[in-house]
Amino acid sequence: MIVDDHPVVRDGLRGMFDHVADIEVVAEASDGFEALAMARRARPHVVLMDLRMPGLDGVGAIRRLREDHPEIKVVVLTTYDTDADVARAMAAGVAGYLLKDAPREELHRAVRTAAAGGAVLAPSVASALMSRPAAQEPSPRELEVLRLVARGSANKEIARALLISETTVKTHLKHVFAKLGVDSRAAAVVVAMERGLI
Amino acid sequence: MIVDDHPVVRDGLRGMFDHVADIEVVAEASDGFEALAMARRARPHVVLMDLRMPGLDGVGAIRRLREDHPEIKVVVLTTYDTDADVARAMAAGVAGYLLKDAPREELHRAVRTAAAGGAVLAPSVASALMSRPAAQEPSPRELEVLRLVARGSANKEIARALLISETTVKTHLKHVFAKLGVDSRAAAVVVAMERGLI
DNA sequence: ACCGCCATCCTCCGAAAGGGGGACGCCGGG
DNA sequence: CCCGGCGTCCCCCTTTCGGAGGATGGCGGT
Repeated sequence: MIVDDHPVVRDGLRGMFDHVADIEVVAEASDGFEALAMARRARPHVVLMDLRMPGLDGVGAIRRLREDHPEIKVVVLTTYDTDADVARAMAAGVAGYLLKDAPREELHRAVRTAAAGGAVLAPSVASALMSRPAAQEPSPRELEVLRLVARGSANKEIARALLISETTVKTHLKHVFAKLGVDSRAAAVVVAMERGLI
Repeated sequence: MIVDDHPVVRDGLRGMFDHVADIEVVAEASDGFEALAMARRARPHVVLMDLRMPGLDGVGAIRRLREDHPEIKVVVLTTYDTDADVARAMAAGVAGYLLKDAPREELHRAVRTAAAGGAVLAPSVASALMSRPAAQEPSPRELEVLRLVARGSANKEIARALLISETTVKTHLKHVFAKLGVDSRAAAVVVAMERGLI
């Protein structure tokens, strides 16, 4: 099954599996909700899923898909390989993570491997997973503060908005800086955006 | 001609024009340089071009393509509709700007319209162009300062790096703030990233 | 010749930011 | 049961920001 909100990509994927004997495209969906409905009916062995979609996004769809049909293998196929995307997808239990610049052979191989119970990772994704043993995720509260920083709020404003003291805001930010490996709010915001945290 | 670095997208596009009588895909390219070479040989009437590509990117390719072959119409087909992308593409002289979530009929119509000398804009792109009469672009020097801010540099460091005085850095930033409609470096960085300026 | 944009420089100053400590209660896992 | 992570709060201190003025020269287009 193919899940992607871009008609172009769906067509391209279907075409890539058109003349492949052992792989059949049994369904298509353009967002997460449609994916859940189609999966119930079509019972695909493998789902190729985009992450960024309107409505229910990829990660949410994967989670619910795996609750309903644990036997279905999900391979993520997306343009991005930001830390947060990868991490959330892995946590949701995917069988693979490929980037959209992958050649058709790699897609074929990935679907077969996933169907056989194996795992597939794009090289850049694999290295991203390796090279962040110390990837400290900010806590929910810290992220809340960071999001307000990204909006240009001063510490005092953040304190008012979150009903905490300005000192606490500073403490949260201090921890955020340490976890993101930066030492200024501007840099913290950049790193957070790059990692898809905000 | 189709220019996109993702094999999936190229296949999807080719498939979409497969059974269309009056449109023929005469060439494909996976980056800007290849696009220039192929255009010279294939002489397409219309080029469907992605913007984000490795090597020579879309805007650069469009500029050079229009120097060499002013008669070729270029339609941008991309996932993003950030201000900077749109503005640079328009400045480079494109005949259209579509997003990748466009249905096939819209693509057909766009290619025909472009071939006939017309212009095509995705709705969201059109509104983006309308709703920014006061969209002040920072000057090159100001962007240079802004990029260093995004890396977490202090004004003093920026001054050293750019061989200017710290007060000048502040002045540049003051102008950047005004142009981006913010009043802190963190917010400035966010806006700049969203607009694709850095 | 003029005007607007850019880049560069300046002073003054209050308000932030950021680094260094330490402290407390809560909760959940080992 | 104790420890670690979390969220909350406090102190002190130095550096940095950012806002408010204004000023100079260069360059390109009209």
